[in-house]
Amino acid sequence: MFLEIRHLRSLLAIRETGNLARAAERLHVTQSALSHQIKSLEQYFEAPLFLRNSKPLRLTPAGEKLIGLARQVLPLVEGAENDLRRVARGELGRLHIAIECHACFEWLAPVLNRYRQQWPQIEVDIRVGVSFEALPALQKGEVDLVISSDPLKSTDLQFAELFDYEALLVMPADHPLTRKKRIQPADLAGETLITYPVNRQRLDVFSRFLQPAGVEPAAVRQSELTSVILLLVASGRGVAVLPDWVLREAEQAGTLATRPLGPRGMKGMLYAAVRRAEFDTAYLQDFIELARRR
Amino acid sequence: MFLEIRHLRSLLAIRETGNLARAAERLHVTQSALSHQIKSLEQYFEAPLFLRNSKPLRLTPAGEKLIGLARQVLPLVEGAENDLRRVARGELGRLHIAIECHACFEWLAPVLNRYRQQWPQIEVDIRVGVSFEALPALQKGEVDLVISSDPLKSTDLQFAELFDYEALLVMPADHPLTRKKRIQPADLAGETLITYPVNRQRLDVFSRFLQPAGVEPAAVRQSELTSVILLLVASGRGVAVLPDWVLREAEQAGTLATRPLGPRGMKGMLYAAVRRAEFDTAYLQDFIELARRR
DNA sequence: TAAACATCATGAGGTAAATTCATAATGTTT
DNA sequence: AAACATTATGAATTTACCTCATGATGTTTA
Repeated sequence: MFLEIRHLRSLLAIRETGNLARAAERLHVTQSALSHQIKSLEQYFEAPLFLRNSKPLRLTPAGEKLIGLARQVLPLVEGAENDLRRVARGELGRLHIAIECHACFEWLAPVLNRYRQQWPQIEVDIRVGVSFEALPALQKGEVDLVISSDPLKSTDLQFAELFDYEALLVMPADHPLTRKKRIQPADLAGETLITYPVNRQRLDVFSRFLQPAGVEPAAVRQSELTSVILLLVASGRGVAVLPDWVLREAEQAGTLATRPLGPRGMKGMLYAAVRRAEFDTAYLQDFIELARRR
Repeated sequence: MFLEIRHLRSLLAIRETGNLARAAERLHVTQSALSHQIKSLEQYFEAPLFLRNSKPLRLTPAGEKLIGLARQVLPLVEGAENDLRRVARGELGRLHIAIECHACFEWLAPVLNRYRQQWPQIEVDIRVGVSFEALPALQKGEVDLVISSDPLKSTDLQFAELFDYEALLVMPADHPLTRKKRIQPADLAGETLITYPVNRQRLDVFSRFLQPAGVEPAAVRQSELTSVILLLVASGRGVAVLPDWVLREAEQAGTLATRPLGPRGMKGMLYAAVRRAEFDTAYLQDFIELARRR
């Protein structure tokens, strides 16, 4: 291929002004440059593109063919360039969020609703990270932001703190364990534990609380939805471990009680991870800001 | 605008090979050239286009935007280039024919039917030259070939002889003038002359026969269609002057008689005029060949 | 019909841009 | 850590494009 967008622009200008000199003026080049350019096109295609002895300049069928191409292509190119400029200015973009923690959906959904109003041009999507590794996906460009609770050092990823949280045991308000101020691993040995349906390694209650103490609950039951887990707990089918932000409102209803896990509580920090190169874009920073305030 | 088709091709190759070096190989440039090229694009748009630390190379949303553009634009460009090459080779083209002489339609129609079978890729059209000047239209590129009976010297037009013809007086087989071997202008003074509905200057019978002798026919009647003129003549409503090729078959039916005009007959030559730059193209030459043989 | 004008074409020369070459830098795998 | 794979960089070179000056051609005008 030989044809360049520059050629299409020149041809269109010639066609529309009907005059080499005026077309040249419009393109901010000399008439000579245009003449040379057309000549090289005609030599390459071995076909004349316009009729010299007519006023205004007329195109040959071959020239008209290229004009047709120009009319198709130039608007596309211009549109894409404008989009890209907006991408650069952070006005246009994609925010595909991967969440590693199931419960994050509870605070993320309302945050995203507010975010969408501020940034209607940003294509927002959430992927709950069950079947894939979120951080590698971020590096590969499959997603644009990961909500994670364990930051790692990386040259190409940047982690921003969002807020700290505490995982609490939640149980019916009249549960015997409410008599204790803090829960020990052994306390759960006789309980039915309700969890999200993910691998045990990814559940802090196992990896950070029960497994180190070598305790296994009496039974484990799984549910996908946070609201269903809370219902099951309220109706006495078991206990669960959930982050405090989920429980704040649920506790106020009075039917559920919460207690910290272990002597110092099972605390953690949530982070937003993004690719370092994109960290400074306005629409990402704004999401992080909104997420912090929840 | 800055983006060129070359850039789109590079991006697509990078995207499809997932590797700068392989993309460079495919594009027949060095890996360094591609790296520089991408860098300049990224500087221009002030946005990264692909993620360096991923294998295979992945594009950023901005890069994907450009890939989308490339996928739209490159096939269009390639298609147009191929079409143009075919135009240059004369496989593809346009043959809009203007005819100055009304009667030419009679032989042109069957010629074009044959022509269309040989050149299905050529867009064929006929314009009967009543409301416009055919040769200027040819120069302006509005039409591609003109059938004309008077060639003129021109730097940008080329005339090719088609065949000679003779204009004959046609009348009913039992008309009194059939007693004469040749017709003189004065012979028509008492006749109703049937002509095509065009300006008298463009009718040879006036410009070359009656007007030089200062003769005016008893009446003039006009009809658009050759077949209607012949019917009118056959039913005794008048006489007409038509080229021999029209009359060859009509005469054989026996109801019409023809006679030459003037002492040496009113003879002429038909030409095909085309733009000099296009004269040598195969599809035009082939039309001329077919027209000569009729 | 020549002169003035308008317009496109051409060739030489300069400039900027794109490419190559050689090698550094970086990240990945063993 | 060493070997490897891959991209980035800087300098040199080549190429492509543009401008300038002017020629050529066709068209109006006096």
